[in-house]
Amino acid sequence: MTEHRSGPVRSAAAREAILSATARLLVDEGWDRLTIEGIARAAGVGKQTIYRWWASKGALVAECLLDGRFFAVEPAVGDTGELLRDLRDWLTPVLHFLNTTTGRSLLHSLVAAATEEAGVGAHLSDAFGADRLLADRLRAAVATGELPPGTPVDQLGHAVFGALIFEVLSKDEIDVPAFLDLVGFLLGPRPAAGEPETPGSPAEPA
Amino acid sequence: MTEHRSGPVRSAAAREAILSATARLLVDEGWDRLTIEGIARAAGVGKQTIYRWWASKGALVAECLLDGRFFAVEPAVGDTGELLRDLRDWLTPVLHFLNTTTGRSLLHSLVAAATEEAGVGAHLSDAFGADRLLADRLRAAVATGELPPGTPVDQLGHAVFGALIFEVLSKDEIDVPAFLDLVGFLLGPRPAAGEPETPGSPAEPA
Amino acid sequence: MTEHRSGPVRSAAAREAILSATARLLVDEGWDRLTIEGIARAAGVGKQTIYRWWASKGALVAECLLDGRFFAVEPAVGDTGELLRDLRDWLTPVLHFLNTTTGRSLLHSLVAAATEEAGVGAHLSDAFGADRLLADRLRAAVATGELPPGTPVDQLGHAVFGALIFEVLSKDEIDVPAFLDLVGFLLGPRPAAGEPETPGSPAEPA
Amino acid sequence: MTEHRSGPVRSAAAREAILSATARLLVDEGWDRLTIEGIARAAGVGKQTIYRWWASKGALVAECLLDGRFFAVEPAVGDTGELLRDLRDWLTPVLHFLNTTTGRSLLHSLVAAATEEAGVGAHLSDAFGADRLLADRLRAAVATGELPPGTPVDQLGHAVFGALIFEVLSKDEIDVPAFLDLVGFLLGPRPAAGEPETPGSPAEPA
DNA sequence: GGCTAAACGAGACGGTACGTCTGGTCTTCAA
DNA sequence: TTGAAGACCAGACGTACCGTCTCGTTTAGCC
Repeated sequence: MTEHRSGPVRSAAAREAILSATARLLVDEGWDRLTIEGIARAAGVGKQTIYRWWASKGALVAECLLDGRFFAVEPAVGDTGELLRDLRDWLTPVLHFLNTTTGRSLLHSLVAAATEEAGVGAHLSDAFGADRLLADRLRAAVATGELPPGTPVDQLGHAVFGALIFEVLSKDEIDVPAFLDLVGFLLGPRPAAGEPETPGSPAEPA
Repeated sequence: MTEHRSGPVRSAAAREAILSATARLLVDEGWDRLTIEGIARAAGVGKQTIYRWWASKGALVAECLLDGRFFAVEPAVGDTGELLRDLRDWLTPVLHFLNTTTGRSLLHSLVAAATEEAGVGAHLSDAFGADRLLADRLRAAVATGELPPGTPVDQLGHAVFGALIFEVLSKDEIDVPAFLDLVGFLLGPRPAAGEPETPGSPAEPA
Repeated sequence: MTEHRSGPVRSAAAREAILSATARLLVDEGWDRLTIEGIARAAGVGKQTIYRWWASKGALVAECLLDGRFFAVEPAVGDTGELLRDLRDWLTPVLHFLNTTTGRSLLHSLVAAATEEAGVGAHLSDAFGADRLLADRLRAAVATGELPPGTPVDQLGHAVFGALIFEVLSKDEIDVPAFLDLVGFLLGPRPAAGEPETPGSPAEPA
Repeated sequence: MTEHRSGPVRSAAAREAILSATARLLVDEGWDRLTIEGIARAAGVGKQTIYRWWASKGALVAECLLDGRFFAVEPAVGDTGELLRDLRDWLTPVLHFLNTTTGRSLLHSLVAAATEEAGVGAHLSDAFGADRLLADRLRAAVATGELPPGTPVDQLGHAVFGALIFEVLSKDEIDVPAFLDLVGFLLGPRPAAGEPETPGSPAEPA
């Protein structure tokens, strides 16, 4: 049974103006210069209207993220049958975007938001495409045998995205070829570690 | 040629009080509640004394990081000859620490600091031990043939740390066994892709 | 009595609830803490219902004043034939009431309301009783010759009330005997100012 | 021995700017539209600088009052030997000022301030001149015998001022001649009450 | 030992933003 | 059609910090 109440209903126009102002200001100004007052001003809205519906600026950013207001990601990772080639093709433009001022500062802002608001972190990799797109391609690779069965597909996506975040946070610029090499190493084929003759599998002693 | 001038010299007591107050307050209050005024108050110091020597609260945190005021890391990753066992032994207590309230919020705070201050990001993985300790052990593994020659050792360390950061930011709690499995997959032996039919696949797990 | 016709009607209950909440809140909280929202809440009424019928909180207070919702004044000033004695008997309890917290703050509130709303000022002295009761007794005194003919009776009432207001606004407490003495001086008999022999009246030279 | 403290000293420029903005805004906008933010804006000052030194907007107005920032009162009531004539000469321009928009709203504002801040009420009549100037003239009248000995001089000044306040609060406009008549009645000679039959009643007007 | 100058503690200053509260208007729904 | 409920824009409240700028004191070389 739905709760019935008299009175006006939430304004869709205000919601839209607030979220779109939030997304624009986060990109333009960055997380630490993003303020509720600034959003209200830019959206032509009273502050109370924001506080009525969102608990913090982090919650606003999380909702923008879910709405896909930051990235226009490639709809899917291609599938030529060669996993690494497909990943490189998909990752390369992403890495170059993250080497632009806008891209860098957007990622910085989103990570900063994630440190304050659990909801942002929870959806970060998905908004980025890692959860859906990348994991789907990895699953396909498992199906064709390019990756071994039992591969922790979702975790792998997170690891690649985590490495990416760390690269952006810790360096001035992503070294694109080096990053692609890393992905190649992480996901590519690899011999059983130099001691193929050793009877016991070295990775699982007991 | 040193510049000679009269007058008092930088107070070591003030520097120590400031850095130790910074480290304590970051752990206790978190990055966003860490304020210059609060540090000055806690350190019994004038604000100007802070601004004279550090450019921002990020710079303060970066210096604390370099001084190793946050972590007491294991001096080295053990070397039993089995890479994955050594990594697990080293990582397990770290992961459990990051599942405590203190550990979680400390990592959140440091990541937040890194989004604002390049210096923090630059030294984050090193302070954590990933650069020195982990990479050293990986290098040893390359030398003994546990890892193939040409393994991007430093990048691998960053990838593991990046995955860790992402795990903390995006989930309520690190799933320790799953994370150890991921590391096993990332660094462990793996059959050459694209030849799933190869009869004598050396490390086919199932 | 049940309402037995379709369609709502101007609610007398709402009017009563609003005015009684206004009076109670003005006494309890004071003028500056009296808010339309608070009245609506206390009366169980929508804000618009108040704005529909009254222009401001001042108008509400003015109507409460006219309804006599603040004072329960002595019905009349006694008439023993001695004006000053009667005035003292009537004024004394009033002055003591104005020395209580409630009385003080009520007068403060009403004066504050009067500064914002002409209607409050216009009826303040009347609601207090000065216009009707006091002036009636003064008129009687003129009739008996206790006061000279031509005495500005209404103005005198206002002057006494004005002195009272000023006393409350400017001091922590009314000095009751001193105030009664003042009234005695203002209304009592007085010789023609030290020069009884002077033929021309000193007060009106031309 | 004065209290010594290091650090900067209170800014006289800020104090002056704040008080002068307060006085101007109170006159221009009125008490209820006077805001701390508006004062800070007009004075080119941070809000905290106001809150540091004054507890409320009432305290600001009280200090303006003490500084004589509202009235430019006649330095003294004239003394021609005829009390009522002197009072009329002094009061007439004051009454006309209080019949202007500015004068009316200034008095309204000051009375409103007095209802919230004891300090304003305490100095209101003095700033107006009633305490010093009027009382001085009344004292002189007692000395020359124009007023009887024992006349409550200070209280009389307050009564006149109170009547004035009440007149402004309760009417649209002061009736200047009627008010002067009232003052004439309050302070002028008057026959002894209770002896209306006395034949040689010295100052029987009609 | 006096002089000079920097570093220190303290904190006032002009500001920005916070999160809360109220004002007055406008919208929806129930009776 | 009235009235309750309450969302809306607007903006003031008092607080917390920002980064800069005095102050008066303390201390370290140099004459």
